[in-house]
Amino acid sequence: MFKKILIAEDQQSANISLQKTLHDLQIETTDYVYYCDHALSWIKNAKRDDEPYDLLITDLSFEPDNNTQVLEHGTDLIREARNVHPELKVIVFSGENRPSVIDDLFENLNIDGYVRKARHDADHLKQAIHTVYGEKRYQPSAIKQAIREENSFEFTTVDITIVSLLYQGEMQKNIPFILKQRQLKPCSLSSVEKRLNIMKEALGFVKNEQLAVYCKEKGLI
Amino acid sequence: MFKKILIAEDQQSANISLQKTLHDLQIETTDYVYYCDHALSWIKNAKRDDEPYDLLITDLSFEPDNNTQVLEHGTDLIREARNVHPELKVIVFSGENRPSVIDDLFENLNIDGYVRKARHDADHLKQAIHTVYGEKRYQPSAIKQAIREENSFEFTTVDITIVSLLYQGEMQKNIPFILKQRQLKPCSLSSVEKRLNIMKEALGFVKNEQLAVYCKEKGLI
DNA sequence: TTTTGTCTTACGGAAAACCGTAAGACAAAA
DNA sequence: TTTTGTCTTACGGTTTTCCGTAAGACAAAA
Repeated sequence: MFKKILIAEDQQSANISLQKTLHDLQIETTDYVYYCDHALSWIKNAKRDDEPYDLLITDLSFEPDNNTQVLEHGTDLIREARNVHPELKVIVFSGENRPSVIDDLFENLNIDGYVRKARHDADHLKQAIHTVYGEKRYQPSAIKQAIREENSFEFTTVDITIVSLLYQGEMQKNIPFILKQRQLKPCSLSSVEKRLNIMKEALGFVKNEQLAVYCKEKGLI
Repeated sequence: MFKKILIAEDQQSANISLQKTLHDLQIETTDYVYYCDHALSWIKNAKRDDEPYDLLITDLSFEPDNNTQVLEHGTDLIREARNVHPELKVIVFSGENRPSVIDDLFENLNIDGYVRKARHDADHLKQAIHTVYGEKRYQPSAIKQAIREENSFEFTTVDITIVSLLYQGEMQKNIPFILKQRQLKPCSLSSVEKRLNIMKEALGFVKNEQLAVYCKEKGLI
């Protein structure tokens, strides 16, 4: 089993139960920090002293406070940690439940496991640790399903850009110019209109307001 | 100090740390349940057996699962609990950070304390329990401030209705009819336009899409 | 009751968005 | 190279929204 684990979690109560869970698993060394910057320091120092961590368990969102941080988000921490210590296993423990966001962690940050703060999270975390220790990914099947089901509609890059621009306050008729600047392909006003219609049709909406809220909630923009 | 406390929290890890925190406070009896319906049963039974709870600590959102519940939300539980046991103290322990929503709990459900799942939540919970035991409310000052600061703009009932209708897919030009049906006062098309302009102006927006997302995120609609 | 100021409504022109159709571009197949 | 089908773009008319102005309603003060 893992010998040395680092917990990065700013929420005190979550941190407490993480400690208890790892204690149950009889992990030799479990260190815990409340800030991303601290986590990175500990990882660096452990590596330097030739006693590297086996596993990092981290949250995604860290609340800003007086203690200003360089690394503001769990994803930043993961990226930097992998820089200094590529073999480090990473399990994300977060309340995030937007499939697109979670999927992104596996695809782009290559995390080893994801445990959502939810009903049986403590049990799931134990399972995740065992699974990752066995060199496998712990990716709840529900996520893959959810991506297929919920994201029944496949947003293209242009789609996301269009909705983002609307959300940023751009007028629809100006969007073609911006798309051309960014060298995105279907960029005529007609195409913008068409894409907006297709998106709304697919999701059962009639107004752009609904589309914007939907995309914001899904973490697409 | 409180003798008998009930915890209603579906998230296993949060439940674990709540138990530990109450254990630190040497509470005689702490029961914990994972569903609202169970919580209400326990409260009823305790009352019937003349051993009522002193304090309920509850989350707001409970994840639906196979185990279908009558009470789906913490607010439902609080309402029902107060019905059968009016003197019961209630502390809400949740991740909710929208001031308008939290304020609503104090105003309309008359809760005794609110502790947000955040950096020092375990410590804050202990403070909250002590404060509520002393017959005072535990309402983080930050909330009141935030309401004043963030909600720099005061939304009227009509404002909220207008944005809600847009979000529901109503065309702007049809909104006057609906406002008249609901007997809301400024209900002409001109007024709808004017209110939308005022809201956007106040919040630095130019498009309705931005306004809809803002109101959705703030929990206003 | 009259006056005054504010809020609401009505109206009309301009801008933007919507929607259908046709023309054009482009790539794959013949 | 030609053909075919699909995707993109251009265009024009209609609807909706936007925005300024003026008229009307209403309540408080004179």
